[in-house]
Amino acid sequence: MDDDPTLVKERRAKALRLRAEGREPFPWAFPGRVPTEAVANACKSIAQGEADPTRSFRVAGRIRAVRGHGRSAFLDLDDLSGSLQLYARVDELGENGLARLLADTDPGDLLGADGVPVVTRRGEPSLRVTAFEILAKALNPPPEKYHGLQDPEERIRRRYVDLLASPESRARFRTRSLLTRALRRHLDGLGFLEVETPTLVPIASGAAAQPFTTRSRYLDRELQLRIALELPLKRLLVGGLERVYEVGHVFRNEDMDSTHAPEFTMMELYWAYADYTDMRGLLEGLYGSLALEVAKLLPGSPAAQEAPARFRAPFPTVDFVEELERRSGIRDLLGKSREELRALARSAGATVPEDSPPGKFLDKLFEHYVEPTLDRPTFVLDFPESTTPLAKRHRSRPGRVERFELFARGIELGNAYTELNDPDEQERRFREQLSSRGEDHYAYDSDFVEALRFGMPPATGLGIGIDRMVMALTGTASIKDVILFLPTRERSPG
RNA sequence: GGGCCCGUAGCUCAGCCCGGUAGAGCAGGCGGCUCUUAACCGCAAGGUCAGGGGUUCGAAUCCCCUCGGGCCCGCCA
Repeated sequence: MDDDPTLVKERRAKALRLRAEGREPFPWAFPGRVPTEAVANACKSIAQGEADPTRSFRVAGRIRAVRGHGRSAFLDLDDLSGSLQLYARVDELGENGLARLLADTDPGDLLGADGVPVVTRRGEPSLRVTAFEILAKALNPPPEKYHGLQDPEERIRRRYVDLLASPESRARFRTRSLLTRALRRHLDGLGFLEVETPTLVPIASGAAAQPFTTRSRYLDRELQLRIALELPLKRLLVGGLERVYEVGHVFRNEDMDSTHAPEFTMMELYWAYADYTDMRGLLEGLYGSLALEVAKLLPGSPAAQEAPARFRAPFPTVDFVEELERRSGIRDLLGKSREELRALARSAGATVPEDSPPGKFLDKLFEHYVEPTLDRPTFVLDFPESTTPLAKRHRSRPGRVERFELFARGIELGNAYTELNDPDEQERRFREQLSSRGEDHYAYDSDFVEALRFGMPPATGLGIGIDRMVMALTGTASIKDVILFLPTRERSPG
């Protein structure tokens, strides 16, 4: 092969030698194997320096380190449940067996072993090996055992190497998976129906973002990848499904950074006959239960320590306008002209196109003055109408819409509206969006307006970026550390 | 888009300011060691210094371009 000329060759030669000797380097199965955790548990009732020869265990995993001692050897074996020390001696394996173990295996190989639980004189729970079998020979050497894979680029391009070298990375992605499962369980328990709606759509709408485009040969038309889940789910409310949610990927053809990925996971939920106040209660319950889940999944971690306390309901609320006025010292925000708002936004460091709608400047001011101050989970209520074209106007506060966002640690953890269900109003707002200049707009989805004409029940809707939710609950700084595989540029030559 | 930083052995890093022909640890090879845990001791091996161009007697090192990546700012949800 044209990759590493020495290490890979040596390892491949070992595999071929094993096969020549009648021992398959890539066998088919290893039945009866238990997690290494089971051995560690069995060791809890064994005194230091003692063994329990009445019990025997079969484990399998990846060799992380080998410490040979001539007539004995210690190996560290990793599996998903943790890590276990194997203690191999000539007494059990014979001269030949031990020599073979040391000669045939390398760090990175998958190894199966039978043995009895033993706690070493130094107190390490171990398995004293009576038999072993190579389960898959690793031709490529693993990263350095102590530092692991440090290069952030390599960790993304070859996530499997990051995972196999880093128990922390495995734990983080396992936590993500189980948190998503807990979220589903919570919503299912409230009577919501999980649905799947199309990824390929004629017009990507429901948010303001650049879509990816593709093409159907059969339909002979351009299709786009969805940028939001909102409009199909609301059609389902029209259809009478009443309580629905979807967890799925959305695609936005924009820049990548530590909080934005081109393909990410969104959860959107729609609830008929309820409003955004009901939704606040749902969200408090949801995050409360997810925080308890984190405490179970990452015991001993800083995230587990603080999550349950941070996310204890009720979460405080602030009013968008009052809080912005309080933090910025600006008075009578809603009475300001667009030009005045633009000047204020500019003095706060934002450079927004001059012809932006006034809501754009209010958003920027809020981001600058308020968001960084929202550390513990806080609901921001009743956004100015101009910031939010698609929410229902407030039932009693002129100039406001019924919308809240939930923030914690400066990260947005949820965005909810009392949904607009007046078809004529919806049509008017789509048209206003199309005529606004300079900005991304919501694409006009005429079939959606048509759907609303059949009558959508009053309803509240919620969107949560699952990736950011996992970041906030686990204390992870970059979105790239909670997404398994990301698109990358082509590798540089050499 | 602007600024700063990084790319050296499979992996983790030093060397770069101040130019003299590449260095350590881990992993791998050989030898030793029956309680180690980043095991230890000895010997030998391992390199397109991201790629290209320039300056120079001589470039990993200085200059320019390109590629890939990171952080900050801007833009974007």
